[in-house]
Amino acid sequence: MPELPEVEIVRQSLSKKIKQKKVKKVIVKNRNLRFKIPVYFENFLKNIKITKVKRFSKYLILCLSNNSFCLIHLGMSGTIHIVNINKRSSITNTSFYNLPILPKKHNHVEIYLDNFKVVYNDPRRFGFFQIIKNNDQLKKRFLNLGYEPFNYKFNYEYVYSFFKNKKKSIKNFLLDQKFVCGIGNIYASEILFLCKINPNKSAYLLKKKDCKKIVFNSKKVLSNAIKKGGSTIKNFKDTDGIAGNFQTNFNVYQRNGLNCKRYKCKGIIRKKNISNRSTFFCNICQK
DNA sequence: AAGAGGCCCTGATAGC
DNA sequence: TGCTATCAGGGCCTCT
Repeated sequence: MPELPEVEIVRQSLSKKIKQKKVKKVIVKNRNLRFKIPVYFENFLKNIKITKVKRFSKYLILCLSNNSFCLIHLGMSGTIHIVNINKRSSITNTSFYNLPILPKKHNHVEIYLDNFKVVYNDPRRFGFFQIIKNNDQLKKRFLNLGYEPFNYKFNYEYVYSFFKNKKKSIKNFLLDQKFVCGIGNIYASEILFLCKINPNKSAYLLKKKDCKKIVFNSKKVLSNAIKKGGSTIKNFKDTDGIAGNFQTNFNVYQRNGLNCKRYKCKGIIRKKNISNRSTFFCNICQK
């Protein structure tokens, strides 16, 4: 589910709820996420204030009042829910549509604040929580990540020089977080469609004008997705349970066998595995 | 060094 | 109905 735009939507809705709130209590029901949640986790967060909610790439960063941080990554299937606790201490959802949005299974972490709790749900457990002690450690943690697509340093000069002598496919580079961070498997296909570049093309073959397109369309696809509230393959929702609607805008993702949406293009969208990730592209207009 | 592939894990869906 | 196989948004690690 979560690529940079979805994580940004979660950040925005989470921030409204938990900014400047003090953690009352933390319950970890399952420590076995992507990385094991350390035993000190609950006590570390208790009585601490969450000053701000930031994001870098696909990582949520809870900024804490003692100048430390709590990193959250949603992995493939992680979701965050705000659950109200009323005075009788029974539980209600804040879902706008009043749907039973909090699943019964796989609620691994609960952070209590005021009269509600933040619940982390993750069936596949590829997500994680990490305590980062200070700003230096945070910088270190992200050291092997490339620029975010919105960074002005993610420009065609950077891309063009990065691709010199690299035989790896352009699709794989868009997924390579060391090259650019925040793009995932859905938006990688969408970006290359807009660029009219075949996902299988070796990076070193790309011209400067191709690199310009990649830069431009990466920014464009991700910022559009944020504007539309995130995409959804399988029920992407923000923390109020409101579904994103970017999926109706997909040009290629999961459209294999259908007609290319590009004006006057007679192509058919194909699906192909590139490094074990499904990749979608038009067989005619993406060269 | 670059790049491919395996692996962590559960659930939904398709096919028999 | 119930089985098995395949696939899913990510990222880290190992091997060549």
